[in-house]
Amino acid sequence: MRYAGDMKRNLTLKDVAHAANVSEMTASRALRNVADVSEATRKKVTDAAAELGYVPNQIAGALASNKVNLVGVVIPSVKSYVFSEVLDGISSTLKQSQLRPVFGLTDYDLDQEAEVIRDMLAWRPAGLIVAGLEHSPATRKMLHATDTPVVEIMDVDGDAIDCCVGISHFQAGYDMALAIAEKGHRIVGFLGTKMPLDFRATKRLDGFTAGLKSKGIELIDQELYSSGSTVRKGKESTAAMLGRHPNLDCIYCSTDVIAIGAVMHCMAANISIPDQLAIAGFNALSMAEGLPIDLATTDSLRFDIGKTAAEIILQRNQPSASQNSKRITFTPAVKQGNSI
Amino acid sequence: MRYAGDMKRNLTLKDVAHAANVSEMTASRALRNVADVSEATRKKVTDAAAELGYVPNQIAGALASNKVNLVGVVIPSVKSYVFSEVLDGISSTLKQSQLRPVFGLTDYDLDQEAEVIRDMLAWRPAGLIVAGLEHSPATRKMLHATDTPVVEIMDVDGDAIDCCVGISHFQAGYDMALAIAEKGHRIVGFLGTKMPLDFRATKRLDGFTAGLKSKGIELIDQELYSSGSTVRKGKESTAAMLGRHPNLDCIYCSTDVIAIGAVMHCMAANISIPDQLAIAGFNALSMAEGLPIDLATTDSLRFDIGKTAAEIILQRNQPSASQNSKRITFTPAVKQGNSI
DNA sequence: CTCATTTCCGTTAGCGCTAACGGAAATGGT
DNA sequence: ACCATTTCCGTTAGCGCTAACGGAAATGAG
Repeated sequence: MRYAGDMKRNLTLKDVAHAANVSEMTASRALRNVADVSEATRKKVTDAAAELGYVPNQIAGALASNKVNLVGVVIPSVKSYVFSEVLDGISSTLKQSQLRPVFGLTDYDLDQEAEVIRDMLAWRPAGLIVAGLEHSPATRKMLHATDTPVVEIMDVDGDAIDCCVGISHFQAGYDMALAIAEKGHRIVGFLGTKMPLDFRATKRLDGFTAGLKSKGIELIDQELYSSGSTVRKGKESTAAMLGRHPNLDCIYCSTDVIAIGAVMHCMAANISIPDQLAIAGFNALSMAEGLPIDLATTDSLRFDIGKTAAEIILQRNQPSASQNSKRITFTPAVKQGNSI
Repeated sequence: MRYAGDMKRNLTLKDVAHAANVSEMTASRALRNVADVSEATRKKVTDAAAELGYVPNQIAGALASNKVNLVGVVIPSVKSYVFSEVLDGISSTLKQSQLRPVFGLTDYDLDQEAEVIRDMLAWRPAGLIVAGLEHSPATRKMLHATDTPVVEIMDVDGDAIDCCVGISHFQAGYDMALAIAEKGHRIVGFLGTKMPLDFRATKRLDGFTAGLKSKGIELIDQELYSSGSTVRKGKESTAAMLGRHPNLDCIYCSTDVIAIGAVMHCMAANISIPDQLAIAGFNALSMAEGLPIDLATTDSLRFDIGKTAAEIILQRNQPSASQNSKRITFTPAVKQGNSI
């Protein structure tokens, strides 16, 4: 004895067509809201589908029509507090359309990235949004070979496969160095994630040291940890760095999360900001907004980047659209705050 | 004149088979690593595929084999800092398998949830992981009708469609109330997101008031905001509530993000924690770990929940597996900290 | 009322892949 | 050397849906 629920399995368009007493094709048209169906029969069909609890099979539909309504989004991590706003920008932009984002994680690992992208391309998505410009040769080859629109986001310092939307992290680091030098700080350290994992942090550091050098300042210390960025890590690393260099007067952190930890250390150790120690971060995370001090940082414009990337995918999916590669560079401004 | 890149378009298994001088079926077997192919021909095929840059078409494969390697994950938001660890648990667990998570966002909106779930079911995924037990009637019907395994996560206070993994938010609120009462606090307020949007926050509040009542304490004030939870919001709301009730001696926050804001207000206003004001949060977010005080909170065990949900999907996808619905309740302990 | 349009619906032929089966060649035991 | 296995590969027939075309009925112009 089978349950009624079991009988509903493998419901197919044919069942709906049969129930509505029309052909499969008419049922298909009715359910997809395409033309050439009278209102009467359309209602017959949709009623029958609702009655049966029919769920269209996108797999078959996609195969037959050669159209997929998915947009692949490949990001390193969801734990860094950085990508949530990017996803938000993408998600809210695509919402108006038929396109649906699907996310994949790489854990800052280029091999995992290659796997995720291979898997996504196997579904022939309507577009692909990938964080970063650095990829393995295999990934690069896949992305060059595919005909789905590819948008690389976050970063513009490098060569893009197709389209690219982001900011210059080198410039962001450089500009913050100038702002810090301007304020008179001279004994400066850097705190951030270990370089191989995060190319953009590296670029910020490079830009930062270049900026300092242009003002005759050398970076006195840098601490690179391999774990993820946490407030606790920032607090501990700040303590450690101050232990090595008691005369340190400024720390540039690769992300606000770390900078908040630095602030926490200063509060615990009664170090006044910015008089005794200046602190600067990056990203303009909302979690820094309630701090006792107004943290110096750079808004990485993550929502805008996600939004713009999604718009490019949408535009590329319009039949008439030009297929030209775009390169969109946002220029973030340093937010001085009062912590430097 | 077409570019070489254009020539590679629409590469099909037939092309690979032709290049390797075997039948389509043999090529298919070779690429999928199934038996009945000699090592020699397998190499011929994989070499040819690599040479051509062939990417299998999962759509056709899924249709033919009636197998999809995707697991749908439906969550309200990525901005709340809450779901990142759930996704992490899911992602890292599925990594060992062939299954790949795809994420969809609902913005705490049941209609959007219905849409997202409908879209996902249309792809006939190997499993579906949905946050929460509250759904629209339409969603409920779809989830009941489908034969893909469904795991509802985060919450166990209610009826599950199929499987369910989470904690009791009512109990969490209740337990925190007891811990707070135990410490001697009597004039207690609640700070949290507006109820219709977040059912679990509501349940925590219900449990909290019930717990207080069992100790003869009435909630003196509650502030519910409709926006997302931010540190700034917590800071401002704490100030506002203290303005209304200067004699308040404890605030329970619906999430640590808000609690951190409360702590920030106290630091700015020179209010000592917990002597003048006790503060408790929820979730045990890592961003609270560097605070000057050790925040009282409840670990919502998000990673474990994600991991367990993924394991259920994996187990359900083994041919021999029992299809019994599971209900797994984690019991989080109150972390007292030193803020209450 | 006639013929050209328009409106509506059905038929045919795949999309690219794989399950299932069958058959030829290679292998092995005696 | 003979036959039973085993190993390997190809053929056939779809999976569930939709593009493209074609044709019948309804409509309208004159």
